[in-house]
Parts: sequence; structure tokens; C-alpha cells
Amino acid sequence: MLSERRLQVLRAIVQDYVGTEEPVGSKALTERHNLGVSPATVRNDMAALEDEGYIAQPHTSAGRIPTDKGYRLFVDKLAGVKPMTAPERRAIQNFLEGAVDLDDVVARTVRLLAQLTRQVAVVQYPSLTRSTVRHVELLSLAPARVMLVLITDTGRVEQRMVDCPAPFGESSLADLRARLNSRVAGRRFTDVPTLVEDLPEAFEHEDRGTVSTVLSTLLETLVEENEERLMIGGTANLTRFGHDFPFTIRPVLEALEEQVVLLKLLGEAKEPGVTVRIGHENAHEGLNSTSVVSVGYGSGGEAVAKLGVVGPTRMDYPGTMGAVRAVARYVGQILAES
Amino acid sequence: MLSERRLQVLRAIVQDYVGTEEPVGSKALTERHNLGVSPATVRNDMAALEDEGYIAQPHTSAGRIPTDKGYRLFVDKLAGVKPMTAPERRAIQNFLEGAVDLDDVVARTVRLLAQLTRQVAVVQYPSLTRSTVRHVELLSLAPARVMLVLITDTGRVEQRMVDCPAPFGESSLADLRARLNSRVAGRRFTDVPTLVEDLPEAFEHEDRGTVSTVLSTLLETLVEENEERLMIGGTANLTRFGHDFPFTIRPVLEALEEQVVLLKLLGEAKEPGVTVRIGHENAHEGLNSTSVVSVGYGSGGEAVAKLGVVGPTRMDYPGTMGAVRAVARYVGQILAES
DNA sequence: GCCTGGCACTCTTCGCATGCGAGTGCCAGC
DNA sequence: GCTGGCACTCGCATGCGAAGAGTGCCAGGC
Repeated sequence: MLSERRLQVLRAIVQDYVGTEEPVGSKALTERHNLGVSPATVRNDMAALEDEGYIAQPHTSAGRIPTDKGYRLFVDKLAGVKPMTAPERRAIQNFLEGAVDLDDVVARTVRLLAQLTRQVAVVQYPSLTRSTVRHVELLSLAPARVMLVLITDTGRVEQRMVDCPAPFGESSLADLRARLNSRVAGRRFTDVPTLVEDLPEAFEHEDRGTVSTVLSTLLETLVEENEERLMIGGTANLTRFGHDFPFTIRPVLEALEEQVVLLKLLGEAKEPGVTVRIGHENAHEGLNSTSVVSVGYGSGGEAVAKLGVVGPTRMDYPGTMGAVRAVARYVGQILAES
Repeated sequence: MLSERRLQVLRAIVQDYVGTEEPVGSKALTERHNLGVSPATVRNDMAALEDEGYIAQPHTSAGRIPTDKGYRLFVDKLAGVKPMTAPERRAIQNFLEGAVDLDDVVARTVRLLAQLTRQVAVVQYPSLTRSTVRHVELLSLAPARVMLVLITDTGRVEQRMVDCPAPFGESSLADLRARLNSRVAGRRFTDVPTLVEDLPEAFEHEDRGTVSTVLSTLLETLVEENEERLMIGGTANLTRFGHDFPFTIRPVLEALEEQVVLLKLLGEAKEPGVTVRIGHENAHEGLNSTSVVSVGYGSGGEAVAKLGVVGPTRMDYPGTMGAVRAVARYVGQILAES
């Protein structure tokens, strides 16, 4: 177990390194923080911290920088979440309230997060599987062609074209629409499959094929892989990363383009509060020198999707966590209102 | 007017520089291209080309690199568009055909373009103003709350919440829906304002306020600024830009995040075919060292939106133009089918 | 037992001089 | 108008030495 002072030293190292981006030495530490001890003592503490794997030196005769393990300890034990100031909260709220639809909400959220944290922001669209159905609309475009439109309580809209095996009359369509909505409106998407299971049976034999086709298209849109979407922004902030560019930034941009990777990343964070994954804690190799701060957001008590930021492991954790948490809260409110 | 050989020299310089990313000297030129003259002669030609502003040297005693003006001449006079090979065409078609909806089409197009050109791809969603209305749907969510869903012939869907000044019955809603669709379905969006102008008059006095509110929301969604959306991808390719990173890549990423800038960029290209804007021809400062290759695409003869790529001025113009043109063509086909 | 000042040591960084090579411009000759 | 030759200019890599930052360790003091 580390002594209280050694923890203070670690905290000081993290704070200084985050601020200056440069390895921090014993002398600088004692000057900038009131540790009440001499550089020599701090050196001993640093040696101990290094033995434990919390800090490391890039090369002999340079200062120390925190390791992933060091940041982890810092986040878990040494720092809290820095709440947003009142003006910041107001600004967030104002900015989000101008949104006209869900796409706009998501787009604004991304911009906001990127600006607040000066890092890359990632916002997942409200998940279908965790939403409820507001309405299902069926439009006849041609005798054997139907457009299926799906609207969720979070304002998300999905549409699909359905090619019917046989012509489908307007009245049958109206019938299907009515029956479908009476069964699924207001219900959770996960319940839809069982709710519509026996629906074809209510129709004339000649229409059953079409009804089944429509239903299977409906179910397909709910399949996990297809239904997850997200938006990213603030990639320009990556240029503030480090001075040894190309090889730092490249893999990150590549990872960010792989939606699958990002979705997995956000999906892994299961806790109710803000989740922080530091450096090598991220499974994806390209993100080994980044940290991901994420949190769920939702209109009610339950999270319908995640949002977060991706930045260098050397980031202002308390501030970032505060910003992410605050934005998530306000996005939830906005969604609940719409 | 430049002699035929000098144009050949310019072409050779552009090709070599694009290939090697290094200033090209007179000796290397004569070795790699059969110009039939000696390096000394080429040097004279190069001096002439430099006087005319087509090429420049980064510093004395380095080879020459093309200027924006040089690339312009190359694109306009010295190079054609390199058509895609048959296998490439098939690959494009296959890849795009798997799309399930418009978002998916756009997303796939972005990926495809980025991969083919190894540059940053930008795809604009089909414009509302240049599309026709397929259907307008109105859903009653609460007594005084209506959801407006707008569907275009290109598969784009927009939705808006409308807070009504007074409760609006289900039958009135159905009435409005029917009247609205009979007037606007199949018509161009630009005609919608005049088509619905006198619609409130057909309703009872108590409903007119609501009808007007719904209509004004409908018209708002058509306003230019709100209705333009786009998707970008392949930003990881920016890392191949140059070796002098931070300052090259930063402004580009920033420009790419400004949708307004990008929309203006695409909007400026008016010609029917592929448009190329080179370096300083781009109004936006951050894009002064990039070229933008764009083209309109559409389901029919007319362009409903633009797509293109952003890359270093030192790019393979014929190849890029070929890829952009081919992708636009196939996206148009896909949209026409859906 | 813990803290402290002192000191030798290590390694990186920076400035500077040097040599090399690529590429040019110009000129005289064909 | 093309060509070979030649002197010249720079940028770039290399090597060396001094400077500086930071460490580890040790002996002494509270």
C-alpha cells in the first residue's frame, strides 16, 4: 500500500504532466506543489512509484510520466469528477435546445462535446432495441411495392423498401397498418417479434406472403448490426495529440472510421455512471495510447445509447468526465421532451 | 504559348512528382521519360515553365514541383479521365447494391470513394429542394402534438415535431393528410410553398391555426440551410499527406468539420461533369493546399446532390476523376432503383 | 526510521562545422 | 535550337562537444 504522500506525488505528477505535456522531474514537482518535502524525498517516492508500475521514465535522465496503471489509480482514487459551472450548463442547454430533429440533436451533441473537451466526440444514436415503437407507417408506392417507416419514441426514423411477392391492395395495406400499430405501438422493440408472430394468420391467404415479407423486413431492421449508428466529430483535435504525429494519429483515425470498433468500445462500458477506459485497457490496438470516457444517456431512467470522447491518455480526466456526464444529462432531457 | 515538348515536360513533372512525392530534376526526367532530348535542354524548358508560373522550386538546388497553375494546365489539357476497369466497376456496383436504405447508401458511398481514391471522401445527401415529394405523413402523438414525416423520391426521410396551437382531431388530421398528399405528392419540393398556400382555407376556422403551423413547419424543413446534410470519411488518409504534418493536416480537418464550408465547396462546382478545384482555387484558406474533385449525382438526368474527394494538390487527377465519376454514376443508378 | 543536501553519472538536446550530393544556370560549340 | 561541360548554390546528414535536466545513492541530521 502506498503512503498518503506518495499518492499525492502521483496526483501531482499526473496533473503536471497533463498540463505541460512534458515529463516531470522531482525539482519541478516540489516547486509547483506544496508537498512540504525536498526533491530528494520526492525522488525516493518516485522510485517507489516506478517500482509499483504507476510511473515510468521515457529514458534515463528524463522526468517521469504516468503509466496507464498510474492514470487508473488517479481516476479511481485520487480525482473526482469536476462538475460543470452554471454558465457552462446553461450554454449546453441552450445549444441543444435549438435542435430541430434527432439528427440535429446528435450532430449538435457531437459538436458540443468536441468543443467542451477539445477532443474527439462520439455519439451513438438511440438504440432501436432499447426504444419503444411510436408508430409504424406503410406506404404503397406501387402495386407490389411498399415503404416501411419505423418511428421510435426517441425520434429516430428508419425506412425500408419492401418488394412484395404479390400486389397488395390499399385496403389490405390499411388493415395491416392498423393491426400492426395496435399491436406494437408503445411497446419495446425487443418485444416486437413475438407480438407480430401470428399476424399473417389474420389475413386472406393471397395476402399472407406479402404480410410475411413486410414483417420480416421489419424484424430485419431490428437486428443489432444494422441498427446501430453513430456520429463522430472533433477529429481536428487529434492534431493536438503529441508532436510525434503520424504514427500516433493514424491508427486512431483508422479506428474511428471503423464503426464496429467504436460501437464495441462504447458497448463495453456497462456501469451506470461515467466509464473510463485507459490506454491498453482498450482492446483495439490503434487505441492503445488513447483513453475513452463514455456514459449512457436516455430519456428516462434507462440508457438508450452511449456517448463519449476519445482522447490521449494524457487528458484532463476530471474535466472530461464532468463534461461528458453533463452533456449526457441534457441530451436525455431533450430527448424526453421531443 | 508553350511548345509541345514543354507541355510534355510539364506532364512528366506532374506524373513523377505525384508518384514520388519528391521534387523532380532534369536528369531524372530524361531517364524516366523518353523525351528524346538531353537534361540540359529540359533544364531550359523548365526555366521557361518556371517563368510562366507552372512549376517552382522549393529552394535553389532542388528539383521542381508543379504549382497550382501547373496542375490546372495538366488537368485541363494534358490528362484525360482514367476510366475504371471492368472489375473495379463490378466491385463498385456490388458494394453499393447491398445497401438497405439511404443512410446506408451514403455511408457505403463514402467508404467506397475513400478506399478507391485513398483520400477523404465527401458525399452530400440528396437535396430536398431538387427532389420530389413521395409522401407526407402526419401522426398524432398527443391531442395537440403532431409528428410530420417527409419522404422524398430519393429515399430521404425528414421528420419534425409540431406543437399545435389547439387540439386537432384525428379526422381533421386524416383530412389534412389526404389533402396535403393529393396536392404535393410527386411534385417538386420547390413547388410545395405555392401548392399549399391556400390550404388552411379549406378547414374550419378552429383548425386553421394548427394547419398553418403544420404547413409552416413543413416549409421550414425545406429552407436551404437546414436541409443540407453530408457525410465524410477516409480522414485517416490525411495522414499520408506530407511529412510536415501538424500544420498541413490541422486546417484540413477543421475545414472538413465545418459542414458549411464543405457544402459551399461542393455547391460551387456547377459544371455537368467532374469539377476539379486546385489549391488556392478553393476559397477556404485551410484547403489551400488541397484539391477538391467533385461531381453531381442523381437518379435521373438531373443532379440531386454532389459527391467528391478532398486530397493533396499532389494527387493522381486522372485516376481520382475516374473514380469519382464512376461512383457517382452507380450511386445514381441505385437511387433510381429504390 | 525518515528526511535532506550533496555529488557523480547518464542521456538527451542543441549548436556548429564539415563534407557530400543533387540540381541548377550559363556558356561555348555543334 | 540542342548539347556537354563546368562552376556554383544549397540543403542534408554526420560528427563532436558543451549544456542542461534529472536521476540514484550516500552520509549525516532530526
